[in-house]
Amino acid sequence: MSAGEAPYRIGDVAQRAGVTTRTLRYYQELGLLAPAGASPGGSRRYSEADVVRLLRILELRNVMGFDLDKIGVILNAEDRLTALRHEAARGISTKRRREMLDEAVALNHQMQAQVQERLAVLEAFLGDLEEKEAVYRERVAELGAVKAVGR
Amino acid sequence: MSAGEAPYRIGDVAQRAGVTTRTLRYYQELGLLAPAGASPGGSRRYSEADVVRLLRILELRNVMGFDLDKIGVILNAEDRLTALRHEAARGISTKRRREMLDEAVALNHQMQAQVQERLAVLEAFLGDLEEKEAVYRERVAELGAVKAVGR
DNA sequence: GCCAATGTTTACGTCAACGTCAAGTCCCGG
DNA sequence: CCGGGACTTGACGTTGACGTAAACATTGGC
Repeated sequence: MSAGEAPYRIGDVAQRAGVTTRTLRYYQELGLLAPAGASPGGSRRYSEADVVRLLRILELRNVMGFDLDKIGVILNAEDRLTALRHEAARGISTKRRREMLDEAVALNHQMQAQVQERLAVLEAFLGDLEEKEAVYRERVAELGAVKAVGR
Repeated sequence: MSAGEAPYRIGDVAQRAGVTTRTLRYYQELGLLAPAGASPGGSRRYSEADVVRLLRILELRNVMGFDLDKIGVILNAEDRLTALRHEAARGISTKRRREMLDEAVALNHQMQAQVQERLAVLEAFLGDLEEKEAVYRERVAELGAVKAVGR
């Protein structure tokens, strides 16, 4: 793992991600994001991977509108999958491995479906907006015509 | 306006939209959705247009994640535009009309940009999901291979 | 005209996701 | 080694979007 580097202070991480330090502490409290390390005195020190994880959380929150509990479930599932691949996963049967993978695939499909649905609705919404814009432009044109006549 | 028909009771509207009656009263309190009419005794009676408006509100809330204040701003702008087109808009100068239309177009563009951004992020997200799915499937295949060897 | 279902207003409760002190501790450039 | 800024752990406050309960009024089918 290239010697657990965790150089970033909470304030810097917060600023980079566009949130406050309170948010980071809150996410830690919920078990969503624990800093990879600490300073000698006990201050939080975040790794690059932590930052990536944070951005992931914010993406799920902002783009998908998931609540933090659901985000926790998703991240936990992925974490277990990652752990499964690396060391310390010897005592796990092939059957159990398959179960976990199947579970992950199911969750993945569920999310894909939700994203697809959202995409469809958003595209329809965009269509509405464009239609309305056209109407507005036409009305502006009418105004111009009237003005031209009135001149 | 084809004789203001407002036949729907609050409970029916709520059920159709998948919300509670409390939500409808709350939206009225915020000035988002006032029923088109009332029964002799004072019960709310909603029109078909009201239902459409409600669905619009819910779409903006669920799909775009806007808060109810912002939704109010959007709906108000549209309402003023609609009013502008119909009767009782005589005392409004061409200049003012043009201003309002320009404002509406600006708001429209703003929202289009937001939707575009959301679409882009969602598509990227979907790509990630598909990629992960492929990885999962590969790992399942590896498991199968191991199992075949182990047999 | 009755009465169960549905509606009305008023008001307090709740829950997530933080915001905001307070009172102390840590970090690090000069 | 020292001082101002950043960080720590509590703890309580806030805000949006409703939920819920009480006490009473309306509605509409029989």
